[in-house]
Amino acid sequence: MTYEGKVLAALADPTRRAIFEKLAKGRSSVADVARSLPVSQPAISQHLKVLKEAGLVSDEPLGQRRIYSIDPAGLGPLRQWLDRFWEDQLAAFKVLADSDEASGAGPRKPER
Amino acid sequence: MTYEGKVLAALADPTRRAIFEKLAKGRSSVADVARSLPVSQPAISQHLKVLKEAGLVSDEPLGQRRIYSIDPAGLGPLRQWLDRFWEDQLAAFKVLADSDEASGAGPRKPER
DNA sequence: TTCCTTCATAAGTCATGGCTTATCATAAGG
DNA sequence: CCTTATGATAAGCCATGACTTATGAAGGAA
Repeated sequence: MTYEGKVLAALADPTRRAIFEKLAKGRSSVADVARSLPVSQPAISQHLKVLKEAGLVSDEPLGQRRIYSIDPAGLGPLRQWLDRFWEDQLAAFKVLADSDEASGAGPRKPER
Repeated sequence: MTYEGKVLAALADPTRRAIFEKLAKGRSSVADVARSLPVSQPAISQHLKVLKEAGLVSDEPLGQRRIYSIDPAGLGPLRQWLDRFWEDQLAAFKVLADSDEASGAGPRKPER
């Protein structure tokens, strides 16, 4: 699977996003994460495994605990993938906007 | 569900990403998309529905066909969500890097 | 009208994945 | 040693979702 695919699949789950957001506020142990969410400790471990394989978190042993923290570089692939469309679409949009300017219409999208 | 949640869930599926990427290269009909992918036309329609509800595509009738195109603004929520972590982590990283500089060490996380 | 094409929806199948409880390994403390 | 705390894994349950085929609606073309 592609890098961005792994990252997207990992972040698509709400519980995993909650874990990720908590770790973004500060590194913490598995039990600490489990205490802050309404799921069991094994569920947390499973989610952390997915996040780790996606390159979004890293872990480090500390005594009998294991401290997990965010790997900010893990968001890189997703960001790059996003930027592709961003640039493509902005370029295409600009062409439309320029042609619309001649007709007096502003670059506006119709609301649903 | 949150906006970024919808977008992430929509883009997490490989087939939907393929559809999205194809539409990014140019607007096209449902049958046209179906011809370019190894799934049936109903499957494509179902995926397009999800993408549309996530705000990632828009459609417009053209005779008996329906032309789908990308809505570039749909990526906004995901991008904003991403930027939050990006900034947070870069800021935290910078603080560590600065404090470590005084001690001559490289940008590394403190132990314990 | 009668085709023919395009597309959406309904209904059903099947695999995936998120969760649980149970269990085991490891590390610290008595 | 034994106990406690922590976390990873196994096994099973069950809901979700990605697909299929079948069908119907809607818009040209004959």
